[in-house]
Amino acid sequence: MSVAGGQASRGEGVTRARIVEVALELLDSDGTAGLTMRALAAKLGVAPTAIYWHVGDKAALLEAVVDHITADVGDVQPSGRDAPERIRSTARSLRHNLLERPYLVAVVHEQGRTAEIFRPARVVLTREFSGCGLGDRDAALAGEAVLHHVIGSVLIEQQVARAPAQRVPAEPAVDAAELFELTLDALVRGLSRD
Amino acid sequence: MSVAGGQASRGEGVTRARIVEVALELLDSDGTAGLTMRALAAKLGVAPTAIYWHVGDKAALLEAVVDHITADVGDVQPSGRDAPERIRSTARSLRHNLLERPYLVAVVHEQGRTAEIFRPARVVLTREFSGCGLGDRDAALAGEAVLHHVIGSVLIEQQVARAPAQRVPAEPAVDAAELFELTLDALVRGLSRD
DNA sequence: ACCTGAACACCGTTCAAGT
DNA sequence: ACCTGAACACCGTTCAAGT
Repeated sequence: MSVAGGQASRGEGVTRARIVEVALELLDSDGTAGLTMRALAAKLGVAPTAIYWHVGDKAALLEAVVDHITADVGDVQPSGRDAPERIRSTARSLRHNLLERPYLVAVVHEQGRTAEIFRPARVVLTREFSGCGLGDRDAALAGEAVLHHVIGSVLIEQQVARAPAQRVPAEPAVDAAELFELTLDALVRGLSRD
Repeated sequence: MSVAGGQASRGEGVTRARIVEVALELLDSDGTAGLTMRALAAKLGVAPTAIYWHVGDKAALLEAVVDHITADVGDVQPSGRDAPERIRSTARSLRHNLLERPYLVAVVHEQGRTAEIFRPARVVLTREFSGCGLGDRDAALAGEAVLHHVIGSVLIEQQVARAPAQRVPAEPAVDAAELFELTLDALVRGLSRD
């Protein structure tokens, strides 16, 4: 919108950083299916092939996009005075970060980089479980379990949201947030007493 | 392969049932990306457009495929003498059913029909938690929590498997089955004591 | 009733060619 | 160094036309 109120923001140095930025805008507005090389090029005011020069093919594009986001998501500050509460708060803010970016989970998942992106959170969780008196290996397993709970919850919640037209009235419909808390609590209690 | 050793099995009544059957073969051999209207038609020995006459567009095709599978997956027989063990065995066989069909979770997930397909299992789990002394609502929540654990685990496990070339050596790599059992146990213990 | 062929509007990607 | 245009091999889908 830097030029003539149109979709295209023309020339003026189409850098790699700018491409990634516009790709994120496209993901935000049109979702995962809306991010095509052609649509991206159009929004940049450039021929589709120009993107190939700057970032490479679509796999490389998605890689760059995921790289760009990784920092924001990994950034979790645990709060609370005892370990269980710090674990729960970490899980909550992680969930929050993920739900804030509906496309993130899908893209990262498709890219097969889920494990990698949660490394900082994994370290935090493992440390807290160690503080509960678990051995190194048990603490690592417990941390992974909580992480999986977060990721699984978000994957399922977003999938339910995306359902085009739920064919079945879908039961009394359990509240996602409530279920998340309940499971988280049961999990932390069950894992720390070991 | 009913004719001339080729890919195409020609004519002889291309029925709706046959189309779904071949679609499943295609999913098994080539995965989700391999199931295209054109590839399916080729394997049936027919023009792509013929499929539209029998089952409609691709969304309808996927719907038919999911319908066809639903029964097999929902079919879980809980075993064990106490409720916690029956819950765990249900979760295990569900996980087993899902891992057996790598494409299933992805397709069902894309279709937004995860909740629907697990209805029978949900009923079983809720009943068992009721047997543990939980009230109706708590039992339903607990059942859903276990279900989510199963689905989330499989989603993550398959995603890890699909990773094209893990960019990071990926930690000591926790064993998926072990993590599944550990979490399941902690979850059931945490949920039934409530 | 059942199927084909041609056509349309999309994809991602390569590569020679321009400046 | 940076970008375009034309081209290729794919998609899903529609629709008139054939038998």
